[in-house]
Amino acid sequence: MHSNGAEKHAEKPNSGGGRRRPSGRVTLEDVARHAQVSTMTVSRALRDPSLVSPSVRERVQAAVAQLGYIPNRAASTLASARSKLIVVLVPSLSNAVFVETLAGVQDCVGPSGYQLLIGNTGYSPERQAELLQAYLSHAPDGFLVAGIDDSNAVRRHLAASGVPLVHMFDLTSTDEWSVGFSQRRAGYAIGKHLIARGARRPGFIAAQLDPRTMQRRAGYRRALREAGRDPGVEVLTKEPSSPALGGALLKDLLSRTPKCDAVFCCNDDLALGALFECQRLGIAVPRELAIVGFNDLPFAAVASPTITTVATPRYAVGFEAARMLLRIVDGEVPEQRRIDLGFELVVREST
Amino acid sequence: MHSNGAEKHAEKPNSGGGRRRPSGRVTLEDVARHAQVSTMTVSRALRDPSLVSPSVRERVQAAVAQLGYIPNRAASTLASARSKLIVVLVPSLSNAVFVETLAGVQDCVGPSGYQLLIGNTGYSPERQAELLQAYLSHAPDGFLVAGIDDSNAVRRHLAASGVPLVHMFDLTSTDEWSVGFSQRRAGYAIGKHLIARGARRPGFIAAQLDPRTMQRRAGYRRALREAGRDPGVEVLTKEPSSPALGGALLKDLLSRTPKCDAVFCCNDDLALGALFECQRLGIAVPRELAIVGFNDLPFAAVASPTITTVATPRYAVGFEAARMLLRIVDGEVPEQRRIDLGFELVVREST
DNA sequence: CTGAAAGCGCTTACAG
DNA sequence: CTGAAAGCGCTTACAG
Repeated sequence: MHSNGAEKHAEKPNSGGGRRRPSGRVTLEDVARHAQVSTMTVSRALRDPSLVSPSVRERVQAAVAQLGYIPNRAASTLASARSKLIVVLVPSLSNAVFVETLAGVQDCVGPSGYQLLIGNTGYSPERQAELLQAYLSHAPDGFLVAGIDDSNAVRRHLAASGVPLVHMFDLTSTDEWSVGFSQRRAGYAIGKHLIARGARRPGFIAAQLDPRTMQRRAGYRRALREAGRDPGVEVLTKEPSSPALGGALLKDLLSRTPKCDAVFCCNDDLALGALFECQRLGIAVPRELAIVGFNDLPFAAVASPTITTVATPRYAVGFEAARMLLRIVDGEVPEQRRIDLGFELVVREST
Repeated sequence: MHSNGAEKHAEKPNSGGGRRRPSGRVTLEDVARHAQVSTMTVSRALRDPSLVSPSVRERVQAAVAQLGYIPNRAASTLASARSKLIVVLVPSLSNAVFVETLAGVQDCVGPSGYQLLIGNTGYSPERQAELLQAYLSHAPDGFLVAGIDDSNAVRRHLAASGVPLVHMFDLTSTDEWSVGFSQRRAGYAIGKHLIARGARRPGFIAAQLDPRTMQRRAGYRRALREAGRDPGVEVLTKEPSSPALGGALLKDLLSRTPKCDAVFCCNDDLALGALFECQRLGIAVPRELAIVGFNDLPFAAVASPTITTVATPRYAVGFEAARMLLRIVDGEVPEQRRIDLGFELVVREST
């Protein structure tokens, strides 16, 4: 058998004789010629086989297989004004939370043939705005964004482009689409829990200080306030989270308030580091110090002691947000503009 | 000021009167009319400003800003046969190793304006083949793939497409491009280390069992063999890695060989779970049992005890592989076909 | 069920 | 430094 290239040249008489720009690719036209039908018919047979007769269908499929035809998305995007591309913006990929969210998105859109363009904003609103802008050139069918952007300029741009957008994690006002849960209530639940467990001097450590973290903190503080406690000592830093940082922040916290008997770590990575630091310092958890994390990452359930935390529906957030977006893209109008997926306080040995 | 849409309609006299397919988008033509030049000139001014006169440059920039012009990548891809898209295939995103590799790739290609299409193969060669095939329709300028695919059918497809591919992590034969390090030698280094530390009955636990894991194992076994030891007890499972699994595998290992005094966990997640399991079982690490992990994930340096492991150059693998690919795309021919970035055994408290 | 024409929004290849 | 023509490989909108 000849190579495809040779075969093609033999069959394509360089029609017209004008200046061509041969790409070397097998095109719809090659398939059409091979199957003895028009390009339109091949296009139909490929997009929706029920649109053509069985015999044509077979011939086209055979030609596609034999020539090794691969459709050119750029061409179909240009002609149809539909890219089958969905842009997903997340603040970080090192954070397992967003990776699972992406998995949810992927699992939802995969079957429909959509592909994902993943952007990492690095928790920066400016970067988020830049990325939204940049990705517009791909003519995506929709945007899925974790973390609200405050820039109105970008919003106007997006609105003008007409590309729909669904927010993930943040529950927005009802004039926008969003899927998430209440960070504030989750923080509140943790505060209540610590108090119920008898914590007298709870502390709070947090990193990154993104809006979601600050909402958790607000809920947590409200719980303390309602119980008649003051906010207690807090150690905050804008640095990115890591187990190492968790250990450092805990040490800092203890140096400021040695009688601290409980600590809410704004996420599980910090909690893991705090736990190891306690082991190193010989502090008994939870007897001397209770530890709470956030997210319920895989290690939380098997640490020693196991870590009390809040299980967040991150996979579901991605899946449901994608489902909502797909419906909007298809012209439907979802019943709810905001979907609250809730959360679950998982009480374990560390409190 | 009018909306862009209104302005556009006023300026565009629907030339020809033929059937148009108005997309509502601002196009190069709109910018050209606004700046009083041809579309070609606008195209040049945008791609390489030095190609046009200063005054034209300014007018074009002003028009772009005023109309909010966003180039259509589908159109430029189709016309230029260059997509500025690079496909990256990784086995998993839940594995921090590959996320850091992606970060390296991103940091390398970002400045050149390339965008990434990220595919998750889930450690499946079949899925990898499917994805390579599927992504070909985006006419990517290059492929970056972690994990070798054995399917020849796909290789032929790729070769026929002419899209260059660089392997990451696996150092391939010299007729292909690759950037990575020797998993085998890394495993060997661990074996030697455990023996040097006086381990008498070392065990091995592993999950996923991807090719890289098996190469580490092979190197590890060679070290034992050279020291005159038998391979010792091994507990292997195809399940995906997790800290929970690490604990379970360790228990399994100890039940089979209670006198085991060291364990090589094929990655840090497993090692973390094993460490916690030891704490739970009251086994002193390293006195009663030495633990070695692999990858040097962030928690390894702060665990209690800190975990001995092998630091892998995953970020650099992504960065250098991307750099190699970019050069190939630009028609250059890198001096080396395979780049070995090495690894580092990091000895800590757990051994 | 099938097809000829026109167009999507850019860039290449020429020409001046 | 600038531009008119043609083309990239598909799909839309008609027509039969």
